[in-house]
Amino acid sequence: MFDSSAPVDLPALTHPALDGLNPEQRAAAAHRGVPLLIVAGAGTGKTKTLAARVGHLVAEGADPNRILLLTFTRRAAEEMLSRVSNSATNRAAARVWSGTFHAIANRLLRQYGGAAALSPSFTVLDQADSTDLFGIVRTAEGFAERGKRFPRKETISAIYSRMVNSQQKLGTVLDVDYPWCADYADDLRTLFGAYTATKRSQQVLDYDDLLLFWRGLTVSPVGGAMRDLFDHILIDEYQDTNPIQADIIRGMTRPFDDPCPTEVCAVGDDAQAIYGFRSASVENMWAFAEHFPGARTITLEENYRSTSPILAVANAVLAQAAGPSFGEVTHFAKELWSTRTSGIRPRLITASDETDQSRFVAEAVLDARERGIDLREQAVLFRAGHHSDGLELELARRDIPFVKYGGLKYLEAGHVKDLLALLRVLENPADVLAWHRVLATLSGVGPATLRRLNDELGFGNEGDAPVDADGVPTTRTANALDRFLDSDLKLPSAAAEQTKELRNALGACATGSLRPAEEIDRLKPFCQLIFPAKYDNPAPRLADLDHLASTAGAYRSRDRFLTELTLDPPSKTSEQAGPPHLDDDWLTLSTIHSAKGMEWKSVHLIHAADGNLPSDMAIGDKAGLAEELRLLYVGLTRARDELTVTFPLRFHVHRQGLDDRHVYAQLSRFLEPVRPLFDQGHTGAAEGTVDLTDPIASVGVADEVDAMLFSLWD
DNA sequence: AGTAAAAGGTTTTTT
DNA sequence: ACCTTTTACT
Repeated sequence: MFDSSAPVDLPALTHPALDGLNPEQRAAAAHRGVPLLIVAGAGTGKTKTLAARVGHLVAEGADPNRILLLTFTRRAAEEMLSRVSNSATNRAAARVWSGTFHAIANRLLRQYGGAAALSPSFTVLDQADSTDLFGIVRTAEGFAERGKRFPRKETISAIYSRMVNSQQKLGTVLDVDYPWCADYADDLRTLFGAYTATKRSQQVLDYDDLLLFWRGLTVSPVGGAMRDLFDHILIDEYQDTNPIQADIIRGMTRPFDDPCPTEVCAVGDDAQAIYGFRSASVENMWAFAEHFPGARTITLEENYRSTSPILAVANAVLAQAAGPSFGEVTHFAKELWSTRTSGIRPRLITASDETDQSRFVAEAVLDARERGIDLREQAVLFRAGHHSDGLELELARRDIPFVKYGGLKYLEAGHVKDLLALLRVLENPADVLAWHRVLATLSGVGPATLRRLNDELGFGNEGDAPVDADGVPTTRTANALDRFLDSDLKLPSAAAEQTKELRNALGACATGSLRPAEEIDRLKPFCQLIFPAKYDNPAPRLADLDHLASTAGAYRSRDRFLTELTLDPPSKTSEQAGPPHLDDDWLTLSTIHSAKGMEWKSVHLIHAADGNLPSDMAIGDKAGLAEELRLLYVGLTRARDELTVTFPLRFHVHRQGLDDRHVYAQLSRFLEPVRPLFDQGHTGAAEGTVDLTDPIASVGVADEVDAMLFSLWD
């Protein structure tokens, strides 16, 4: 550890790119030389500072092509760069390499992946694809009749990903996080092996592979070339990076004793670390000075966002972290303060039940609007995606427009995946996963037929797929589309009409003369044919396809469209009433996770009941509880002027339909000690609370990655 | 043998 | 709402 309270010299820096920054922000933006860690509390102008730093670098003559800006979402990168271009350095910002770790990995691997025997045309599996692949592999391996229920494919995928990202042994992950699956350790080992083999033979990478291969390449013969790409690396939300990402940063950095070292600047707030479930590790931030010797730290503590009554609540909540119930929560002591001393006190509202809560929030939202706070300046935040279900109904009833972030996205809906599978088959006829999805939707096609078709299309499992010198799969699988169109395939007679339509549509699209949006239109009749049999509510699902076509309208090439969609999926949930027009006013509904980095004038935090926040799934261990505490902190600090926290005394556990049980709840344990800082009230019937460096051979990287993976489950 | 329909279960948060 | 297993039907 290092001393974060070391005095920081703050030279009187003047430069147009630094206008409007306070002394600490200015020092951070203008700092040169040794690695820099900016500890930036909530609302302390982190985005502004990072943007100013990029602007200042460019203004001082840095080549924007040689700056790498890693952010948590692409939206964050865009916002930052747009702020740069508003200042003196206008256009240069567009040439900065910016994006998420995964998107940058995708870009670098297409260029340097040859050193890992990776074809430049590899495809990326998103979370859902990877889960589907586990499903396919599982049936192929034939796990059944085991007395107990075999874990769901989502669970298998989650176990795998946790194991890889945290770099822990399978046994450890099972013991700690998935004790109810411990009986299946051997079967899981088999599955993981088959899963990896399938990915490799198909030239396909999952999200985790993108990071693993990037890291692998940094220690391969092309590592030096990759380290030479950038003079500056800036990383946002450093507290939410995982160990592999930390390795990547180190691997991409020319050390400080190099004649021309890479300048590293990481920004983060350990009080806002909320992605532990994804194996993010705050320790990256805590160990920054060990990973980057000589590092300097600058702390930003002046909050420009919230009024002090709101900050008082947030600080008091976070202060509980010192108590005995938690593990270590934060290392970097900071106390946010604000000059916005006036302002109304936050409200804490007890609602008698969920319906009451929804009604109250809807009215509070309308009331705020009457006081001049537009809907777009308000947000409703909650722990889990389904916590807004009731409220959504209430809002719809009152014609209050809203957009929901987080929760289930429309890309994850079955019917959208159906259509994307069709596009993927066209784009890459060797994409077995997409073929599976397409063929399985035909009536009369079950597991057995699927297996037969799989072989007949050339995806048989004898030996590895033949590859050419560049590692590209050769003819045998590449012409699966031709084989399908040639109609010498025997398909069930029940699917005769569907098959005919499918052949026509794919044939028309395969000519390559259509744009992505037109292809979607051409494929729609086929969907009309299969949706009624597959889904209970085909009409709205078909309507979604038009929505997708309009999204695709922005793209000229199918390839670009598909890649963008997997690496940077739209975060909005499909909205029933159609997307609001840009000039309309709408309310934001969001999970706290998805609200990270954002702010609103008025924030309504709902379902602040114990069991929901903290989630009763996280109550087991100290680390989990600490993360829930930080999550509440993140939620509270999104508010600028007004904060309303509500919780229902009674809510339904609508896990499974049958018994419509309701459960009595208490206020979140994190808020109970802080009650006096709120103006308290209750709705209708509620009264009080109820008790209750050696270069390795070129193919080595893939082998190395595989060997590492195997070591985790052997 | 193989598919479809019906019954029985289901641990948040997301790049 | 969706997935897995079981049962019934062709």
